[in-house]
Amino acid sequence: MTIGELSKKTNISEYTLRYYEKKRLLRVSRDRIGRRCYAENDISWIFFIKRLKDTGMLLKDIEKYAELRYEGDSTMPERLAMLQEHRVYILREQRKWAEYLKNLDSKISFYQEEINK
Amino acid sequence: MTIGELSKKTNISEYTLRYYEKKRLLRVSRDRIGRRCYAENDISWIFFIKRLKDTGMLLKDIEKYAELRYEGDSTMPERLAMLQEHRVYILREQRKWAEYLKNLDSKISFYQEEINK
DNA sequence: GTATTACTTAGACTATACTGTAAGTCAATA
DNA sequence: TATTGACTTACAGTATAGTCTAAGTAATAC
Repeated sequence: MTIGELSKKTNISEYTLRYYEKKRLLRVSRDRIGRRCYAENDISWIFFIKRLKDTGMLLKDIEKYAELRYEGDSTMPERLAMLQEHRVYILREQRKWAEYLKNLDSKISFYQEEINK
Repeated sequence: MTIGELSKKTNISEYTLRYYEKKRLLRVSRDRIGRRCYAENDISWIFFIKRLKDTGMLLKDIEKYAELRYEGDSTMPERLAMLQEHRVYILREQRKWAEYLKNLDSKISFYQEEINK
């Protein structure tokens, strides 16, 4: 699969795919004339990267995860530990959002009362 | 209150306070020799800005809110509308985090099974 | 055989949100 | 009076995460 095809399938720009490669999130083999060729399972890997990123993991931490992943199955315990740590982060985020929603709702109520006075 | 005092009370650096002022989030009066002097209620305003920022509102949107706020009570309906819109955003974020937690949990389960095989 | 398209690289540019520096002012204190 | 410390300004620098450009190559399409 070429970079253009992968870009369409994942909805991630070619620029970004190359950028991720430079940042070592992605390891890509080349064809005979030096063009990137991606494997099918790179798609799910990229979606996984996307999820980690969207849930606030920094690229440099994703890079660490990627390095372990490319090292093979022996690094599973380490990867598991990283995910468990990230899980704690997500739980904290959830609590944060719940609290802010409560806050915002009381602000909204206040405004509504003020306006209807 | 001087900028140094406000900085300590809000735990926001003087740099940032000046930056917020330049970005029109904050309007500050000056003393006789040109130094910033803040009012007591600037503290709660800053904490509110902090909350909006922490919940993903961009400074340029917070600036819009600030402008309305400094315009006076007549802009309450507009501010309310902004907060209600932001509420929808927060609800969407909450759903996102819940979904990602579910995803992550199944990934974690998978790893745990693999490791214990 | 040339035009088009898809690719390559390095490196410059962008946006957001700060963060820090340099040079100078002012008022209170030793 | 001289120094200290908190303040002022404009502007440069940083980090993160892209986003784009310029110059060039290779394979295919007409």
